[in-house]
Formats: sequence, structure tokens, C-alpha cells
Amino acid sequence: MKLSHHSDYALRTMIQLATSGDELVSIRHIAQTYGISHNHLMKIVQGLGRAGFIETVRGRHGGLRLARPASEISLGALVRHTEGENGLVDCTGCLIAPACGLPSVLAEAMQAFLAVLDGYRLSDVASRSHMLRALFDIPTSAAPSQHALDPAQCHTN
Amino acid sequence: MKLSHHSDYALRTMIQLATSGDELVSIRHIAQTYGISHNHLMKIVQGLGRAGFIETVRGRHGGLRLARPASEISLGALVRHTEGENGLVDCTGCLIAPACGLPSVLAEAMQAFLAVLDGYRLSDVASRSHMLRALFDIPTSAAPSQHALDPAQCHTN
DNA sequence: CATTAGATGCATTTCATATGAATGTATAGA
DNA sequence: TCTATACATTCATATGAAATGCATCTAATG
Ligand code: SF4
Ligand code: SF4
Repeated sequence: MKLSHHSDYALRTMIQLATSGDELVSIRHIAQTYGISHNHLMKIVQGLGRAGFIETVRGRHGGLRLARPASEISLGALVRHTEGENGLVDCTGCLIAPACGLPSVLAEAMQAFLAVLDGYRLSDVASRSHMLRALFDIPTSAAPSQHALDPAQCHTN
Repeated sequence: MKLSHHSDYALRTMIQLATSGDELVSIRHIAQTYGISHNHLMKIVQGLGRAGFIETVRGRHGGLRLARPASEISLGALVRHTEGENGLVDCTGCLIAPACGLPSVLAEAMQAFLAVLDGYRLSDVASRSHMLRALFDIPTSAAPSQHALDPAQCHTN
């Protein structure tokens, strides 16, 4: 019962894009940021693009950006996409499949899990923009855009 | 996001024991029932024994039985045991770990997941005892014990 | 004391996942 | 146009956790 790296890398990408505002960020740059495989991340990004979470721009100076504001992207939708919607168990070949009460219980539990995630948006997990910018090495002066620093946030961080 | 085979095999074992009443059932027999590895199941059973879910009897005519009635065994406790209580992600080495809001959200979602399972007991997923007995090839006349057939259940099954 | 069955440790295999490499396609700029 | 850059796509390889197999020990029974 672990979230796959695939999912976590997708989420890391989304967090970095959310913190980068409207700027295009290349896959290579994101992969280097987290020290993960460029090729692997490329496939994850393709999935995110096809699912409509991000926009991809090819060619020189290309890169990625969010398709919608971070406040309109549901974490539930993201995880549903990266983890797939198949059940927690594969009952094919199990002797007691016709009489087993587990699958329905597990499905109910999974729904509860996703319901919690549906209550959060990307902006909620990328809210510490000041600290994230520092970690991503994004100049604080540039790229203010939609993620302007909230003065109320600049005392403890 | 899949339940490990380890967990499912543990649950299958518990369902078979619940259906077998007070009878001792050997690991070999359970493994043959589901067509899974005898050795693998043995290690899973050890875990269940150490955790107090089942009693193991060694020696000739030994085997397994539930330590408590199926109606007193929580599915949440079982899954917590087989899946371990570590988080869904491993953040060691992630650049943004100090600023990331994901772990707390995922932990909350996981709690919701387990809360649903806490609402069910082993007896709830092994309730179709008539059909299960047939699948396990347990003589209906013998071993009535605590799992006596409820007449109200014998029309649609 | 022989036989059965669980307990335990270690070696091996298997398989999903992750990674790597090669090639194609699209865009920007010189 | 031509070249450099960056995403798209496919195929091959490597890795590591899970599953399996084997050997040996302990315990109970008759
Ligand atoms: S035990 Fe129940 S849940 Fe597990 S595989 Fe068999 S039918 Fe599916
Ligand atoms: S992105 Fe957040 S949740 Fe994922 S590993 Fe990094 S810190 Fe942990």
C-alpha cells in the first residue's frame, strides 16, 4: 500500500509548475531539480499532458506550464489519473471470488480515501510559495504573476 | 496503489479459518486451496500468529484457528498489520520535503481509508458461509460450532 | 522414536517498476 | 534553410521488492 513513484513524481512536477507561475519549465530542468530520470519523467509528463493537467510546448525554449490555475486542480483528480481507477485487488483466479465480501469493502474504503483528496487542490499543497521558490532557486523578484507573495506569510517562513 | 498479495493472502487465510469454525486447518491445506506457495503462506501465518489474530498448533494434527470469534476481528486492524503503518510516500531525499504539503494530506486520506475498514469485521466479509463452505469443500453437517447456518440466509445463496 | 506440522533463516527466482537509449516531430532563431 | 533545442514515442535494459523454494530446527503426537 504505497503510492507509486510515478504518482509522486507527477505531483512533484505539478508542485514545481504551480510555484513557477506562467513560466515554461523544461522536463530536463525538473528532472535535475529532483535528481530523477529524465526519460522516466518525460513519460509521466506525457500522461499529464494528455489528461489535460498541463500544457506542453515543443521546440526551442519549450517546456511545461499548468493548463489551469493551481487552485482549480483537484488532488483527487490527479491521483485518480496517476494511480488508475482499478481496484485494490485482482480477484481473477481466486477460489472464493463469488462469495467474498472484501472487494466491496475495499472499494468503499478507496472511495473514502479519494474523497479526502478531492477536498484539496494543488494550491493547498504548494502553498508555501516563498520556501518553495527558494528551494527551486526561482528569483523572488521575477515571475510574480498569479502567485504574488502574500505579506501575511512572510514572518515564520 | 495496490493491496499487496501479502495482505490478500492473509485475508484469504482469515476467511477460510472463519468459515472452518473451531477446526484446525493446516497451512498446507490453505495453500492448496488457493493454489499459492506453501512457504510464502507460512511466513504470512507467522505474522498473523505473532500479532495475535490466530492460534497456531504445532506437531501432528496441528494447524491454525482464529484466536477470537470472527465477529471480534476488525478488518482495519488486520490491514494495519499486514500493510504496516508507514506512510504512503518516502520523502527522504526529496528536495522540497521541508515545504511540501502532500504528506499531511495523504496521511489524512489514509486515515479515512482505514476508518472505513475499522467499521467492518472479519465476519462481515465471510458472511456467505453456505457458499464458502461449498467452495472450501467443508461438509455441511460437521463442524457447526459458532458458525451455525442462519435459516434466513438459505434462500438466495 | 518416527512422523507430522509449524518456526526460521537464507538463496533464488520472478515481475513490476524504473531507467536508458534511439528515433521522430515540432518550434525558434541565426 | 539550417541548426539547435525540447517534447513525443518506441523499444531495450536494469533494478529491487515481492514471491518462491530449500534446508534445518523445534514442538507435539502416538
Ligand atoms: S480473497 Fe476476496 S478479495 Fe482477495 S482475491 Fe479472493 S475474492 Fe478477491
Ligand atoms: S513531493 Fe512532497 S510528498 Fe512527494 S516526496 Fe517530495 S516531499 Fe514527499
